[in-house]
Amino acid sequence: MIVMERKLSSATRKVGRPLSFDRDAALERAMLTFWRYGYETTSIADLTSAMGITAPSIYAAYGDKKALFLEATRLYAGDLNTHQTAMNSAPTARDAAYDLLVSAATAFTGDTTPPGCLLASATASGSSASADVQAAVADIRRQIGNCLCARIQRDIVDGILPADADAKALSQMTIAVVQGLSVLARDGASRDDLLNIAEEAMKAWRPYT
Amino acid sequence: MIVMERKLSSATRKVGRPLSFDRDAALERAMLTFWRYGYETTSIADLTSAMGITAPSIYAAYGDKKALFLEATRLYAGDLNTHQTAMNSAPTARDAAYDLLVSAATAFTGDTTPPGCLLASATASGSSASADVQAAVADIRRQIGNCLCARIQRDIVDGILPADADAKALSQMTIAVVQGLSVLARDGASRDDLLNIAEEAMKAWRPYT
DNA sequence: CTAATTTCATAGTGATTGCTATGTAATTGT
DNA sequence: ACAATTACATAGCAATCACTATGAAATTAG
Repeated sequence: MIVMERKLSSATRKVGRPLSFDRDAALERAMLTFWRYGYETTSIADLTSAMGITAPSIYAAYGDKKALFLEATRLYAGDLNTHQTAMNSAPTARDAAYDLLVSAATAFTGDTTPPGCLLASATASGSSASADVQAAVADIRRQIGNCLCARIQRDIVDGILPADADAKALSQMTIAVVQGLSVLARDGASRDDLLNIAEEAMKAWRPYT
Repeated sequence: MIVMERKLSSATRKVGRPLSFDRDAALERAMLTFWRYGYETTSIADLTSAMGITAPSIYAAYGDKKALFLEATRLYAGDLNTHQTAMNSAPTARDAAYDLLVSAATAFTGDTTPPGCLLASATASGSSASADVQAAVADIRRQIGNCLCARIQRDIVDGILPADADAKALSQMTIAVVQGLSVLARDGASRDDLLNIAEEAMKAWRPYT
């Protein structure tokens, strides 16, 4: 008799030896390791020591290195809808951009996390063997930029921003500053440095205030 | 009798079998390879095929992988004095920043070179084994930023910029945009996209014009 | 209890990493 | 011609890479 395969979540698994580690906590350790050292330049040995589990456990629980990284990336970036609603619930596109810059400056200089942005640094370069991973991360960056671009376009339609405002350039400029904040954070810039840079970048919005 | 060791340039070398390849041309090939694939994620095998010479030739001519990369980085970045005089000979700090952004947007989207900036991407992340290389590249970034910062400070002293202008934040913001342009270029943005972003970023200088 | 299932730790796999030992080829100095 | 010097190509070094085969351990179902 053919039985439908049932995908069981780890919480409802009933038979067999139970997992000896916290899957989510180990994933967070992996994320922090990729965040600090990058995707290709983090070895499985780095991950086993950071996650506290052996290589076969990693492969059984997450697939392979690529799948683990992509899952860690999802944990880092969060749901796209969250960003979308955050930007759409801001009073103006300008406020949304400011919030993005401030939260980036803050997140990139956390004292319990590596400096900079995982999405900006972990796959900034890599061999052609990881071109798909680089493209996946680039897509997340693009989606966030498109969110901001759409928000700006809405403000143009609503008359909050002038009709000749360049939504694409304005959103991309903001994203560019975010990426740059990551580089500066990795180079040792302080949170105040980054916040001052954000303030300076927001002056580009002055004609629209 | 003790004889002083004489460092001979490749042009004045007289004895022994001559080099069978163009050292400078091979270095440029190495630079382009590091530019595209990054420092740690470029293998010696990648370099031998790109440079057209065997591994022992690389090690004899350039030292090791680290020394080759640093030499390629020097070839890419050029002399710091060149940047310094360029910024100091610009009419204003604002012009210097604009020139920097435009030349970055252009250089990051060359059709005979990899997209983006070698200094921004090649060591954006890496294992702790290459921490010194990452620091060396970060230093070059810092020096260019300091050049611009000094140029801004000069304009403040000269009264071209107001006394309350934040030279550090303004220069760092500009550098951040340059780094961001590299990321966007790597993500496939066109030269026009990047130039529009540069225009948008320059609006932050509007109160100073 | 036994059988079935799942995870565990140990110990590897072949491939690739950066790098080099070795002997030969090509040039200059005498 | 011959020694000295330098670069060449071949081949291979130990270490690490991502990944896995294997069998024992831990759990549930019946």
